[in-house]
Amino acid sequence: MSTKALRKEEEENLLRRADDLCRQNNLRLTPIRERVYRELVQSGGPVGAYDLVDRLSNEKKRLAPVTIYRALDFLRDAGLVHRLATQNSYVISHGQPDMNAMKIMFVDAKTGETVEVHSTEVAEAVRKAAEQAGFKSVSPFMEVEGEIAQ
Amino acid sequence: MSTKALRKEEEENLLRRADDLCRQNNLRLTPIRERVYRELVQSGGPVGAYDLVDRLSNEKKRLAPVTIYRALDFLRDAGLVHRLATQNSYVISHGQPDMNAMKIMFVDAKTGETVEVHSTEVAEAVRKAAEQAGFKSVSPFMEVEGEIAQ
DNA sequence: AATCATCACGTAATAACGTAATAAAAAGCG
DNA sequence: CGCTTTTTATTACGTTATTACGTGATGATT
Repeated sequence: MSTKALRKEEEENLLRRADDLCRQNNLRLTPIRERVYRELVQSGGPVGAYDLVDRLSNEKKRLAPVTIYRALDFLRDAGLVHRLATQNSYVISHGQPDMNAMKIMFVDAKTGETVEVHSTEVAEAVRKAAEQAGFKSVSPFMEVEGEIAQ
Repeated sequence: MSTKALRKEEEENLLRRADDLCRQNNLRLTPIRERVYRELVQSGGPVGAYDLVDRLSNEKKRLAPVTIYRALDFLRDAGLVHRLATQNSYVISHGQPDMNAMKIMFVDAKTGETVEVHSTEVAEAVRKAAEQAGFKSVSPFMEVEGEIAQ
């Protein structure tokens, strides 16, 4: 089986999982939202909001930025997509929702390439630090810039 | 001694430390750069770049955004200031440069208030995760959103 | 069915954030 | 001093994100 077919399969898996997750939580994965999610899945990496505007527009119809931002907000709330604040871009979030793990997005400072890793160890250490800081809860997402080992 | 006086003293300490650090590394803490740093110190929290433009401008002279950004770039390179990507804002970085500790900026999701904590434990856990991700080095700064206790 | 509330989306305008290009001034250095 | 490098000023422009307002769809309640 080709890698392309594998990727295609992976794609469908993600879409199906997203669909299930929404169904289970009474969230509406509307056509626009699904198209945005699918585009992010297919891209395989971070994509800017205005890139999404371009990619999901055609000659007949041009989407407005706010339409994309609304879809992204929904997907972020659902935990399906993560915003890379340092890059002004958006990327799908892999992984089953493991409440005890920190989802770390490592971002290559040069290329913007990302790798997602889940770590309960980091989660635990951060929780401890948060307590010191007087924080009672922390986001399960974080973003760390670094240098990829080519 | 009043808390105000204490804060004033703390302010002067930070300024002096910044000055020393620049002197030791042959960096030039020019008037603009110092004014930007001082403004961040006095604010006691994160400030946006355009806020700084306003605060450091007066009737006679209005600074251009690019002036502020350059000063901020300098201060960030010097390790004196940290950019909060999630907030599009900038905040002074406390603390002696401990190479083995991760500098974590906890950001209150509601108010934007920040607390900085250094943790070697988090640093170690993140390094381990980075290795898994195929990253050979990571930034000593990170930003975590959360909810402040109280 | 009629009413009401909520949500999703369209459209337009604009705010907020950041950078490029160019020139002038200031600082370091032989 | 004269030369090079760094820093700053000014203007314009590019990118990212939000606000405001209207409309239609959906769904629950009476």
